[in-house]
Amino acid sequence: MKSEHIPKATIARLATYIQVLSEFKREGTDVVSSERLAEACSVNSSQIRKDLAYFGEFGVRGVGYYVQDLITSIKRSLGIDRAWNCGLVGVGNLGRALLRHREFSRKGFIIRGAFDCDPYKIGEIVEGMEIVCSRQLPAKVKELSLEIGIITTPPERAQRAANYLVGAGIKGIINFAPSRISVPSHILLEYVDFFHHFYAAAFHIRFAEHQE
Amino acid sequence: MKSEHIPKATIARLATYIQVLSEFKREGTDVVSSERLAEACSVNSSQIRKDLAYFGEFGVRGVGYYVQDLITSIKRSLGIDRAWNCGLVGVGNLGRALLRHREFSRKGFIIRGAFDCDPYKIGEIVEGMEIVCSRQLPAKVKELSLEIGIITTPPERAQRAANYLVGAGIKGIINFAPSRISVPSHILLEYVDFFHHFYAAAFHIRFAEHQE
DNA sequence: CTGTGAATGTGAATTTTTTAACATAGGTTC
DNA sequence: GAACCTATGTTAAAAAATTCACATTCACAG
Repeated sequence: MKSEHIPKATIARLATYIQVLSEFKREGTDVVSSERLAEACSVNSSQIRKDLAYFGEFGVRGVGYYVQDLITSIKRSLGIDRAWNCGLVGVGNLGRALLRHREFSRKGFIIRGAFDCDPYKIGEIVEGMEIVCSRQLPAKVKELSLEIGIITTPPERAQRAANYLVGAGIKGIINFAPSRISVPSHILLEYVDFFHHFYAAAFHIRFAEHQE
Repeated sequence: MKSEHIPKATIARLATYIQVLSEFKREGTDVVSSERLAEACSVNSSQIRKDLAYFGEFGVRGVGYYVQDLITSIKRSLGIDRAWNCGLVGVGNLGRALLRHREFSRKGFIIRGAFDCDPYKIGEIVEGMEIVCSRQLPAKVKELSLEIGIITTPPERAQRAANYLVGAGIKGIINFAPSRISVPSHILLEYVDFFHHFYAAAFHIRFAEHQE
């Protein structure tokens, strides 16, 4: 099939597939059917086949999918078959947590630079990385080939951080700050806000109570 | 309108609306039209009106929405007009970061208990909270009226953490661990995985390059 | 107190996403 | 090497979400 526009939901599910497939691999399962994978991911099996069809044909008819091959194929499809250099702007509580989070490098997103505009923080070493002044972003983005910017500033400084990053030639921004920002259309922008999961929880729990 | 089934996407957008409305409020804006709110949130204005219609009528025809009133209404609709007691299981890197994250209590999700099964961690004080053995969950859930469980264990221990929480009578679980878990159908379950935002970034950036 | 303007709330149309159904093709057996 | 079995890839149908379009209703002016 190999289509142009891929739903956001598909990308999110592919992440789940990789997760579950990795578990299968660890368990020693070599081949898996869309049916079995679907069950483990709590989705419909044609959903899986559809999602994969956006990128190509990865299975063997009558057999299923070779677990390792499928992991590799999905990773290649997503563009995570190589490392991505990231820069983090805003070394507060959340920023520090992300800098310490092992999963980043494990998943191929290498945080190579940490930036802040607070003179008390500049020069400090966090996780073996020196905090650098945000004004040095243009130089550092080039020097370290940073492609993705991670914003973990307070909300009121998120836009400025974005401006710095865009000016420095970054390609994409992941905004963890609880505020909307605007960037030129050629810059990829993603908002991370896990509180909506908590809101959903609150809503559904209260709704269930109300039903009783 | 006041409908039964509310799309997950609607909940996520309501979170955005609250965020943007709060900014409007801070700026001193009292009244806002769906058009203006939509622009600030990068969505369609009927989307906003539709989303709100699931819960009731909050606007004034010919005028718009009173910012403060709308914030209050959305919060009440979501069930976040009161505090929710949470317990966190798994005090590793991520767990500690969440315990330190001020935003939780600010948003009304109060982490009242921290649990771990590692004897070296038990008794340690993090952010003024003593880490308690996971086996004490049943007692603590009752004592502290915990309703939401946050799982931040390594993936291989997430299911056991979930079992403890369910056994202790928790109502909902937010799973930050990168693994699928199964719980009885009456327990609300949400997965948090911000890496899919990074995957989406990687994918779109590479796709854009490929286009050139 | 009636007319006007403006923006909501909603039903209908459109688009998108998901699910179902099945023809197709790879592997396996005889 | 032909027949059968199985699970994919894909097309068609169904469901869901989004957007459009407008009738409705409120505030305000004359």
